[in-house]
Amino acid sequence: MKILDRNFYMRDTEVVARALLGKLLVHYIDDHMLSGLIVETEAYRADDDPASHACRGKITRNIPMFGPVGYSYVYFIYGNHFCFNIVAKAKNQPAGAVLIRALEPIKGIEVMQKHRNQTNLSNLTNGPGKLTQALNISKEQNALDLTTQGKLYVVDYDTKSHVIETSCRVGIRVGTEKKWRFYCKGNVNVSK
DNA sequence: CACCCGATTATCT
DNA sequence: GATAATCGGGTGT
Repeated sequence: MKILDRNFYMRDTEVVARALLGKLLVHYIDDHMLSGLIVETEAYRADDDPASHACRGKITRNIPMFGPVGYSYVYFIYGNHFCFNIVAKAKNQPAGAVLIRALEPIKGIEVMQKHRNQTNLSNLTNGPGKLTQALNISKEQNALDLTTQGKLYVVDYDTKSHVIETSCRVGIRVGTEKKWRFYCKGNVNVSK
């Protein structure tokens, strides 16, 4: 299994969002490996995307979106939850990131159940706020390089093939017409 | 199952 | 003062 390199993320954001489906997100907590298959993503671009945090330029929060690809972008939302993104954009783009919206739990399931206070496997990582809670990802994991062998990275994980479905992004008020949400058809961990 | 709403804080108007 | 890339618990059908 190979860690995804910088070049993987250096393509149009929506292309990377699609390509991340079926890859494995890994986070080590106290020697426990927590991992999940990425089964749902959304692309957020730069000033051409009104729904993106980057659409009105650089501010303190979104600095990672304007930085090098392959880094994490974690932000706090609704006063309750963290959302985990991976910076991805073509070379000529100023900003962009892929929101990881759902995982299929693979390793460290008991630890994830503890973090979530929830035993139902299909309710562990089936949403952007749920998966960060399950993998214990918060502000401390913001702006980390995911292309090196640290505690947080993404690896190629060639298992069963999947059919990719496309739809409009959810939970936004503007830019709703762009079909930049991607998910593995039929997977029970895809958010509703 | 469907809707409705409160939590709780960074950011925007 | 309002809103947000969300979630879980409540009520009603």
